[in-house]
Amino acid sequence: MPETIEFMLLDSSYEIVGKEPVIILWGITLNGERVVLLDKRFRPYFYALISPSYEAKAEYIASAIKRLSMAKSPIIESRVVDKKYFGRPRKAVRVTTMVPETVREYREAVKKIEGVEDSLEADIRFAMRYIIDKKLYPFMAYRVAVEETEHSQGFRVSKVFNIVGEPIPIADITSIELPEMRILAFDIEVYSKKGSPNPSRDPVIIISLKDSNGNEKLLEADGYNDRSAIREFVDYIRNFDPDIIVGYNSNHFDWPYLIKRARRLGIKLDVTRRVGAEPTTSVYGHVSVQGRLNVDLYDYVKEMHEIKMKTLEEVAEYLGVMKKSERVLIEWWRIPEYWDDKKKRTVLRRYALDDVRATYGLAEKLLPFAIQLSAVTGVPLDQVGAMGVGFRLEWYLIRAAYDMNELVPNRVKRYEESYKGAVVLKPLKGIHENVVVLDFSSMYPSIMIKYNVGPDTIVDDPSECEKYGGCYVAPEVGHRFRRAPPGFFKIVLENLIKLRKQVRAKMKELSPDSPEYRVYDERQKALKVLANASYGYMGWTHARWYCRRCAEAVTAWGRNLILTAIDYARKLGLKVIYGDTDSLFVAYDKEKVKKLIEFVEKELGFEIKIDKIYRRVFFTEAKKRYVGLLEDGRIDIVGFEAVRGDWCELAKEVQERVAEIVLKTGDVDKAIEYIRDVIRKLKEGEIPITKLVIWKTLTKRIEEYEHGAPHVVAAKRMRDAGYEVSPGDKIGYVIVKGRDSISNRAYPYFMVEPSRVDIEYYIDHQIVPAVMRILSYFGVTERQLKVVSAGYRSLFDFFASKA
DNA sequence: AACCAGGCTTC
DNA sequence: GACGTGCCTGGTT
Repeated sequence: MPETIEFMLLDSSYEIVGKEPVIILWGITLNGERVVLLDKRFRPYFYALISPSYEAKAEYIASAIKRLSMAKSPIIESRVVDKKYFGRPRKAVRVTTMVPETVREYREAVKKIEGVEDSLEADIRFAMRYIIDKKLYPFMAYRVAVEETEHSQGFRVSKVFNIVGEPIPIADITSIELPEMRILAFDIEVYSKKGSPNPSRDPVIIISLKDSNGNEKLLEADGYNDRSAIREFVDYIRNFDPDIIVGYNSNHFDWPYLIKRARRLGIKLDVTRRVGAEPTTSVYGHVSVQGRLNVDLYDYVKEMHEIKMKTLEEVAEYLGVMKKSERVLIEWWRIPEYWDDKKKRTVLRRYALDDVRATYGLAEKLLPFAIQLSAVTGVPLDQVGAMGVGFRLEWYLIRAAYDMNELVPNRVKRYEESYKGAVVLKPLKGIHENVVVLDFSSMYPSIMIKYNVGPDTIVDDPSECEKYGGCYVAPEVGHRFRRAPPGFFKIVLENLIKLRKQVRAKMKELSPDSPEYRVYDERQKALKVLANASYGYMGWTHARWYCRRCAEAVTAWGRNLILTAIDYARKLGLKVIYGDTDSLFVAYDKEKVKKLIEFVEKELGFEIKIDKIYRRVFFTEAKKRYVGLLEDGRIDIVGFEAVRGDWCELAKEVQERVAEIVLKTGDVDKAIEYIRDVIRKLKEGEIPITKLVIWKTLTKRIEEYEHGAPHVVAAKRMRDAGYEVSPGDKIGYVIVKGRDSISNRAYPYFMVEPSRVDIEYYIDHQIVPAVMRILSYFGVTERQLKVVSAGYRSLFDFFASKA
């Protein structure tokens, strides 16, 4: 019997039943039931674009296409339709068939027919095609006529329905009470004495879990046998039945490891909502757990440029989830030691628990944004994080194109063609006091809108400009864009901005601590991210709407803009310290800065605003590297070794400390003294070898390397010693004493006696370069660091004496 | 000195 | 599973 249900969409997939495709929508009804909705009526299709000169023969071409029909997947329909392509009216044939996989075959055959310029939209995956065409978005609620089926059909949900009507949206995301979702965070610890863990050898010793019901659990291996732990993991998921599973780097570590480990042990990783389906690595490198949304939080952290160190503990600290000082920390290569010693196991347990708590905490911080990103782009939550920014925008554009009756261009192979980018000023080196950082808001999108930039608005023949009421001409490069009518990107961008304004207007009516406010805030951020991706997208060779000249024009206008602003700033008498792309560092003179902002807004027609103020900021001669002291006393390190993972712990620690001493106290002597003390300790063997290990990832097989970089040589040594080494493994090495090249003196850290370590190497190639990056500016020489002698007084005195 | 290749998260 | 890039290092020529 037909009935009507209201549900929130989680995900879509499809299966072939008999010979027919069935769309599967995974959802939660508004009263909290997990359901599957099947649509057996939808069919895959694509378009054959007719060459302009063959438009009169369109019907004939449609029948020719129909004759290609194969029995295994017949062509159900071949119909001439009016579409647009890059803004121009075009005729196309819409070709509908039965089996999604055969679309690819038909695409090739159709392309060969005379009068067919190209096959289009044949590579849009069937499950996505359905939600695009039906205008369905994840985390939105719909009402639809359905019929309940009698059997579960192997779906682990409370009810399975056949869709018989058309889903219609029932409400805006925040105006109704959406069902609550069950969330599970998990993390695994692996026992690996020999470099990177290897699933065919190393057991999973702890699986830590935390769920949205407040349960926390540690599943432990029985000694070195992880069979029961993995089985209990499967049981936990099946019992708790999460809608969302989160982890940290889980798409690239935890899940692949568990999948391989389970296979090795002959255990079925039966954790999905589809009987018989196990988790698999799928598009965009995400791990698909059918019926559940598997989210790797690291995907979102990666994109947060303000966070330099992306380790779980650093990120948790930065986001206020968990303080490093209040949790257990164990260097991961020491995990075996904590497992082998039963007394230390308690500490390891606590570490595993802290990790999963931190992961769950991150989910609370990051999921609201991820959910909005999914809701705005229409891409299911498990994929949207794993895909790059370019793909997210592209799915948004595909939906926009569908609404505008525009055909989606194909992704085509192109050769890389680079173009000139942004302006980066050479910094004024040294310490500057009271510096304001000004940022253009959404500089590139603003340029694209203002000058109507896009692949469909670019004008090749200058004489055509008059047809469009003139053209905007980009400086330096001379590319022309019609003034009117607005193109695809301008329409999409203006719409994104309009939507964002609406969201922000709604926020003004709400209390900042209401849940709705949070939802809107994340939504406006998602809209902003998409707008900001539009320029980079046009310059991306794999983009469907690729337009190199467009990207080139945008950066040319950008350079022009910032250079004009700098010019004006200097005319005002403002000291310009540094500038990069859309940001300007100037000595903070309130009145003059106000005038500069007014000039940019009134005369240039762009928005610029104060981003931050540094009490002190230090530059070397290098671009994109600086250390700043913020007004609240925090130190901002950008670009330096201290924030890179491929330097030894000691070098990073020392550089950070030196930066802090110099900025906070200005006392170079103190910094020198500190370094000398570190060098002394190093020479006297007081520094543990673990602080000297340099970690680098092997990105390909050892044989594929042309030159033996140190980590490659170390990896080779590991392999020779019988350890399995494969791409993706992190190699930890130290340099030992000797006359040979550095590479040839690189050994896996665990194969080296501390006495063999080449202390001189660490002084000359790690500590000294790291600190000299900062101290050479103050006239400090390498020798001063290594030799005991009288130092300077304060560096402020030092400059005073120079002046 | 000029150039190239490789890295930049997770246990 | 990658919008772009820059910048550094170690190694080779």
